Amino acid sequence: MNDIRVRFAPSPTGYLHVGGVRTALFNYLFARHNSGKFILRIEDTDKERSTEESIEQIIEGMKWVGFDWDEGPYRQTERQTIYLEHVERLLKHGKAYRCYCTPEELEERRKVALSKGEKPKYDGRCRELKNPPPDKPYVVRFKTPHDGKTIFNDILRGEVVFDNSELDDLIILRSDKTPTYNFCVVIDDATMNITHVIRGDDHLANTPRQIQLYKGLGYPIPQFAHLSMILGSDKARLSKRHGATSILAYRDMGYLPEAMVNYLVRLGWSHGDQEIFSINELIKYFSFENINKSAAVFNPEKLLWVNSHYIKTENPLRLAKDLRPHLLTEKLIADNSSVTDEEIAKAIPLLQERSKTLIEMAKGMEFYFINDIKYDEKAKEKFFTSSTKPVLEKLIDMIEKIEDFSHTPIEGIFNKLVEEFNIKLGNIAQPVRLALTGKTVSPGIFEVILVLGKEKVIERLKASIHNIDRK
RNA sequence: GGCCCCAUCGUCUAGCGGCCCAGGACGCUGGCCUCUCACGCCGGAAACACGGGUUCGAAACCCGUUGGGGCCA
Repeated sequence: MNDIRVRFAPSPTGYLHVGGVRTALFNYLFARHNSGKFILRIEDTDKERSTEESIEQIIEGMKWVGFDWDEGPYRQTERQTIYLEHVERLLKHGKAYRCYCTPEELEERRKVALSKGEKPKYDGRCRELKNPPPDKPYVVRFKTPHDGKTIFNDILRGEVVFDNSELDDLIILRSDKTPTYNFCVVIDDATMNITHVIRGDDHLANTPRQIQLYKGLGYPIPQFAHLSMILGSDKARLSKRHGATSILAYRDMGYLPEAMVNYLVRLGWSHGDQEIFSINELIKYFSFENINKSAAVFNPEKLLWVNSHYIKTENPLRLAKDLRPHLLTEKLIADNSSVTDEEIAKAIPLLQERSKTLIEMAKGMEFYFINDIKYDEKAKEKFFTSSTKPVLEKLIDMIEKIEDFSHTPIEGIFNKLVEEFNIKLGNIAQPVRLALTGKTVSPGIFEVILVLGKEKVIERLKASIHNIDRK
């Protein structure tokens, strides 16, 4: 069973869509689960809409989510001669023919058919043409059988039956000598020995005509598995108006790749009640039997929860690497050389429990990177008062004298102050928090003190007293 | 419009004929914890689209209806 070969074949007409990533994921998991090969193929036959930039984005996205491919990326534009050879072969064997009907004529006949309430399909009038006109432009059509049924066994949906009378003679080569989509897909999958075509539901209706092509060409027909689509909150196909759909946009919004993968896999696939899966677990457990046939609505709240889970559980040094670009965009570090991963990682544990995205984490770490603390105005009024001044002064005094600058002794100091001034811990923690971070919201105050270090803490506490004096 | 696919809480799902007056997760919500914000913990509301069959028994099987999605132009 080691000859399983699957592929992910996006067209480079835009960014890599989350729906595409999910399709890629299922292909990837199936390949890895079965020790098969996962192939990346760029379907750039549509030269008008395909861009190099898009190809780069797709590759960047695939690398980010970690779907390493075994072959490719192949490009259709590099395979033109293969397609043309196949067109010739079909022509030679009488399985395809030249059609000289002009687009205008076809459009006219379409309208007539529609007005009569008939199906607007090609009538096949060039199919048995005896005397082809010499200099007229033509397209090449594949001779599709008109009677009988095309039946295939979809791995997910079971037996799917199409009446061949629904099919018309598919154009495989345009008048400008470019091959068409359905034709290229079949040639590619056949010549790349793809054994399982795992793709979106939107290709289900293309499958019978593709099967006819396989048959006409004499290639073995692969297994098909059609995945349901991802929908937006209004149950319409997920698109830009539902929010971000580019996988790299999620990276830039502070999501972790493992969170994206974990969220996406649960859109349609399950393993009992388990919600969190490592990639190795996914590979181990993956099976088509546990894939849901119905379409799934993309739910950003749940994605956020999955992301927060991974932020809580990943190790700080790993997070530091992914956090760095966000620290740069938040302008908390000047450049990549100004601070090491280890230094970043030191402050990360304080934010892991309270950040749902890396952007939130970066923002929450501002006090750690910025020395010029700007106090929240409202909080300043409330907490920097004449009555807190003596408490802060005493705190400075005690911290200066401390020998063991660690959690327990520091907490001990606060407890002493609580007793001595007969106040609640909150009455002292909040002014200190404001002095050290400029905000009323921050990680635990003892953790903040520890991560800043004795020197900075004293410095900031003294600055806060000056601020009180200036009032 | 024709053809194809799909249908369990708001959302993602478990369920593969009796364990289900339906379980988990997100979200929502009541409480606890608490130096702020979070985390965490305990509890709650919330679904088998509808109608027919099949069966001793149906969320599960079959048919239809409705609804949603896709493809073809």
